Amino acid sequence: MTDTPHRRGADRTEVIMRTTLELGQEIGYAKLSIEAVAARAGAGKHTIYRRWSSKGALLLDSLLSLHESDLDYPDTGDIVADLREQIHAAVDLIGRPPFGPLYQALVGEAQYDPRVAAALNERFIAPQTDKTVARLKKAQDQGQLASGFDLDLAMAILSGPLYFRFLITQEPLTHEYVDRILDALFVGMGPHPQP
Amino acid sequence: MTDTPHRRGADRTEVIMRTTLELGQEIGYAKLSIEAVAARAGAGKHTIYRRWSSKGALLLDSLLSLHESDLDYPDTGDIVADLREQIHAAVDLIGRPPFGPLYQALVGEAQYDPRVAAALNERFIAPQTDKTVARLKKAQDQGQLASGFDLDLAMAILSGPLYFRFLITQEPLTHEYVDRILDALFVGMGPHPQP
DNA sequence: TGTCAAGTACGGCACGTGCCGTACCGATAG
DNA sequence: CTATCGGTACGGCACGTGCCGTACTTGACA
Repeated sequence: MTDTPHRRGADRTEVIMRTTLELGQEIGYAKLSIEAVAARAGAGKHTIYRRWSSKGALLLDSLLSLHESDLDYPDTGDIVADLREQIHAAVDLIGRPPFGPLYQALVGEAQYDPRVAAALNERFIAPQTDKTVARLKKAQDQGQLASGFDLDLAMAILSGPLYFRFLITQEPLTHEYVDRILDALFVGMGPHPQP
Repeated sequence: MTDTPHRRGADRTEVIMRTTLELGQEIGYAKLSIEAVAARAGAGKHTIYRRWSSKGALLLDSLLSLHESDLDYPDTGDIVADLREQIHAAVDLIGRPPFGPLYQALVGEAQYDPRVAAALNERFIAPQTDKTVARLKKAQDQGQLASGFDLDLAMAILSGPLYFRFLITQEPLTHEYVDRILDALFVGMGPHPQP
């Protein structure tokens, strides 16, 4: 028969994640219910609960399945140019639909669900931090960055203003904003002509 | 009669807010319900719904009633020293119980409830930003800060790394961390001995 | 290589629970 | 007399968990 209603294995997982993103974009994360996802996906609630422990876990998986980590750093030799390019890409992904609003809600959920916070950190934040620190380390070795500088701190200083705008003032993340941040910061973090 | 069960006016408001903070600290914001607050406060649910439109609005009011804005800036003439002192105080308030965890949850709620986001911004974020910008402006006029510097951007650069640690990596906010941020930043933002 | 029984993942349904937000009540105070 | 209160009851929704019948998969046996 065509269109068999009962399948198994990984295809169900994929359908459910796709439906989660669809519904999430339509009605927003707050109103999104597992019940509704199951209904639209033509899936039993069990099938969802079997794989994901919470709405947050489901959304995190769904979002990660969407972009598959294209936020890698170029390495042209110029640290500021490379940071600029990577952060522009990150901002394009995170700052706009479909990823943006759902990612924002996920970070929100992470503020009162420690399991979501842990999963988000492990599967998205930490890998991004690692990439950034690795790229910064290289720049440091090449003398483009003050040698004693704590690179985890640098990560916080670079990302912080973006998250501040994204989560707190909730204004749009533009390339122009990114550029202003970078311009402001790299006067101070680079090697200075000081006695 | 002593301990009259039915009162009116503003005293109910106060009891409800106090109870909200109590219960919130005990069981966390996620599990906090208006029903439970009403029960413990000895209040009718209607009395709560009459004054607050959501759980977030209730918590925001409760938190603001607690500290009453003691995050003012000193003005010793040294901008870095003043910022350090103010941010230390802010971190002491925001980074620890009782304010800390509840404030964190409130920011989380603001990520999918625009009304909470607006209220939070209007009643806490914006006033703090205004104070910071005012203090920075003074420093700029006295030549302690690069003269062209966008002060709203400076606010984001100062606060961003703190919120990043608070919300994203969720590590504790210490004075030592604040100091490292300030030390790193004020090499770059101050006036430089450059040709 | 073909057959069939056991096992597994599934969709659908119903259940009990908890909290939502609203409506109504009787009591109390101004 | 009227506004406000505490208390209770209500319908509604989504939660998370059982149970059932079904389709697909596996593998032992011939």
